[in-house]
Amino acid sequence: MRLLLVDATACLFRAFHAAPDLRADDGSPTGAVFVLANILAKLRRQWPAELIACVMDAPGGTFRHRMFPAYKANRPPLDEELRVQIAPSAEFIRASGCPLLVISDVEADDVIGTLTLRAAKEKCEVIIASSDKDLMQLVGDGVKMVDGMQDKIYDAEAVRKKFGVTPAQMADYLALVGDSADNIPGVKKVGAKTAAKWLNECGDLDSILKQSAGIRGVVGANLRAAASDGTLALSRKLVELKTDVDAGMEWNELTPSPPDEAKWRELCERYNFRNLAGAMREFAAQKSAPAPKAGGGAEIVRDPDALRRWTEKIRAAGEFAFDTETIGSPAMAAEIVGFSLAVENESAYVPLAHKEDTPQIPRARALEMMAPLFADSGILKIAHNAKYDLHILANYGVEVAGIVEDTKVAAFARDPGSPTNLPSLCARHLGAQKTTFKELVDKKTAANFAEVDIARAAPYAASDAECAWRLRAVLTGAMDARVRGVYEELDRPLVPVLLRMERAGVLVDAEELRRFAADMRTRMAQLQARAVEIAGEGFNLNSPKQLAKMLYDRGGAAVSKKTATGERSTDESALAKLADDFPLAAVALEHRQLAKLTGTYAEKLPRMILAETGRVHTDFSQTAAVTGRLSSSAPNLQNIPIRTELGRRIRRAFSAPAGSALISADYSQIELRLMAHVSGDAALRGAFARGADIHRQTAAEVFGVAEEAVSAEQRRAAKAINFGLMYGMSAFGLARGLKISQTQARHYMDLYFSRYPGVADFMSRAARESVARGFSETIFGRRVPVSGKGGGAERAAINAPMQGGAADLMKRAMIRADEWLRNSGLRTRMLLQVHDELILESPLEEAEEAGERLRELMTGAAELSVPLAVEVRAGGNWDEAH
DNA sequence: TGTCTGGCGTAC
DNA sequence: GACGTACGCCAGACAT
Repeated sequence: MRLLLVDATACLFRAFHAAPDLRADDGSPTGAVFVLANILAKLRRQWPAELIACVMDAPGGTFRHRMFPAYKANRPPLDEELRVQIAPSAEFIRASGCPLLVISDVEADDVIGTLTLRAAKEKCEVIIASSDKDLMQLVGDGVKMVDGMQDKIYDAEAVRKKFGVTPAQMADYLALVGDSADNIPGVKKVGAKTAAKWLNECGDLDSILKQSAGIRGVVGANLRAAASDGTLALSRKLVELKTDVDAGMEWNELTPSPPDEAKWRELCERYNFRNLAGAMREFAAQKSAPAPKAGGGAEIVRDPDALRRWTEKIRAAGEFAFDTETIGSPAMAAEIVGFSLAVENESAYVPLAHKEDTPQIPRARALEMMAPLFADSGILKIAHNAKYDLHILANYGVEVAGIVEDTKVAAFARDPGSPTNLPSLCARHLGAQKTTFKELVDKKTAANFAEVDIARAAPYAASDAECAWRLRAVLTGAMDARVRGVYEELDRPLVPVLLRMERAGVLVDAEELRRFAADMRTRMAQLQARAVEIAGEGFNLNSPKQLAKMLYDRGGAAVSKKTATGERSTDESALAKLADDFPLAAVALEHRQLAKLTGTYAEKLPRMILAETGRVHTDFSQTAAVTGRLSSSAPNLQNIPIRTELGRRIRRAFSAPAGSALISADYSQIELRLMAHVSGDAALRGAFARGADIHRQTAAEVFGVAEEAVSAEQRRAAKAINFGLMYGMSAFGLARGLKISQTQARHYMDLYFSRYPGVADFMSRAARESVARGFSETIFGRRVPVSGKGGGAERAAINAPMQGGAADLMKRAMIRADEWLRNSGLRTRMLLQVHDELILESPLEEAEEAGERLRELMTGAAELSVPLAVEVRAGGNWDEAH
């Protein structure tokens, strides 16, 4: 039996501050109501419960105000925009079928306290949804608290971790610390640290008071004063929950009813909500059985016969979830220690190489038994972050065919702004709390997974596979049709493509980079010595703080710019301004560039070469950039220098092996073309249709001259405008970029928008609509969250359709290119993607054909209202090819 | 010794 | 405050 208690007042308050600016037709605000309704739907999905109560504060004062007239006196009056949303919220709660309790003279906290105690007596599990820390005192056996917004689950241990005291000590803790928002006085100068320390030493408030004579210093005096004048006793009484509230309700009245669909629709209509129908369907579909703890009943598979039973079970089911446990890194060099399997509600862990003297199936034998299942395209595989597990299997020659559902990638397609790690998704969608990897493997207990006892490893590992299984149903089950398209047609099929690219790796000339690094180190040493000479004392040129001291304090340079925290900036633009007058600034500038190139690239890349392949293998992530772009790490191969000559020496080290060439294929002006497409602006579309130099064309339009008459300066300005457009640039930004006055920049922008009115329209529309509904959408249907309201949110909303749309387009091209390469019999391989560029490695005799075919494939990736153009080049290294 | 934050700089 | 999306280096503060 489970009771779900929702502190609707606290949730509404939180919802209000996170809500998009939604309005009913009469202009009244409704964003918080919308968010609250969604929180409620989510809570009920996460915590299926037989009993539910939503509790709201009643209007008017409470017994606490009688006890202490100044109670909550510091609170600013309730925001009118929030106040008018209370009644509609109550209507939605009632329509959803949740019992709603509003009891006067007490707070929602007291009602929740009363019901919690009652439930605990009857051995009923309680989930409290609130963000109010006062309620932490209720947490304990069978009582958990969740934060509706943050997806954090608090049990007794979590409370201890956060506050340093047990839930039973929370009331004493709150009394000592006080609360300025509620105007609870507490003890002066006693904060979280001191209160926790005292309570840990003494146990409770009474014992602290008994020993208060021995507490020295101002805090001791403050404590004794608060004890003798009664403020401490008052504080304690105010924070204590009243647990004998007459709720006027029988236990069985807390059973949720089916939602009142007609009422719900009417409310959605009245408040202009279009996307709440799904939430209601969830209410209707509530199942009441709480989920069993994941991994708890996992079988430990120790012999081939037991594994055989599992392979048969999987064949019968036609699908299974799996997860590998490994030691070592990176993925391509990691070794498998065991793997887990899940089908329906059953799970198993198969230990292979734990350092333990108990029976384990030999690694080769177990993988041999599993290989036919992985190779069978008729069997669906499910994994969380599948690319990693596919690497591990590939390390042992196990190939995987058919569809691999990836719960990380699916979660990202649905909600790119939220965490996609397994524990977060479990908490959020399954209401299950998982042991973290760190709790299992940490210095004290086990150095790596192979040293973890199989008995402890099994439930953990199996729960990963089990969660992946269950998440797959939740995540892919109720997917919006457009989002499903993005997941099934782009993100999911891209996983094996990225796997192959990562495994191919890229050849990097380590010797060349080492020579370069050595030269740079010599030069850097000279610069460092020169800097010390100028400054007249030793200091570290690498330290912005020390450099600022030498430059501004000792050197007397004028400060042109401050950092985010108010420090005097020493960034490139600040140093450049000083370089002519202050030799130290010039020295620092050069040193910076060399330090960057050396530390980040020239010395790093050779160390990243994998011994087994002699090549560098990056890790592409599909779930890191909210816009749907890929990211690259360990090492990041998407930010290899190109701008400066010195930087290009790094790029030159990326080479093709003898007999092959690198092919680089670049989408030309992809984001600007997408801007032309989505905005429908006739002039911009026309410019691309003519195939002209787009910046020259823009300059001609903006400055009203013939194309041939455009000056270099005019073209540069137009290029900066085109570039800034996609980022929702301001006149300030353009002025800074072009080093012109803000007035002049404003003038250019006005001219631009008068020549391209469709673009201006699109930008204001995209900003307004996306901010209102909370997300932008790409032409492929990918949703990109837009959070908050300010200018930053608007700019992100403008940028997302272009950046995200370009990412979608490139993904489609990559999937098709991979398919073509695998079917063509060519030995050409795709190695890297840098947002609008693909890098292939191709045997010389194939290179020309491959490049041409690649161009066709990329230009044909989508039918837009403007043509797509791709520049293809080949060369012995990346610099030549680009 | 490890972890986190700030400042900075590379890419598209 | 002012131009979007990333990753990662080094210094320095702080906890262990």
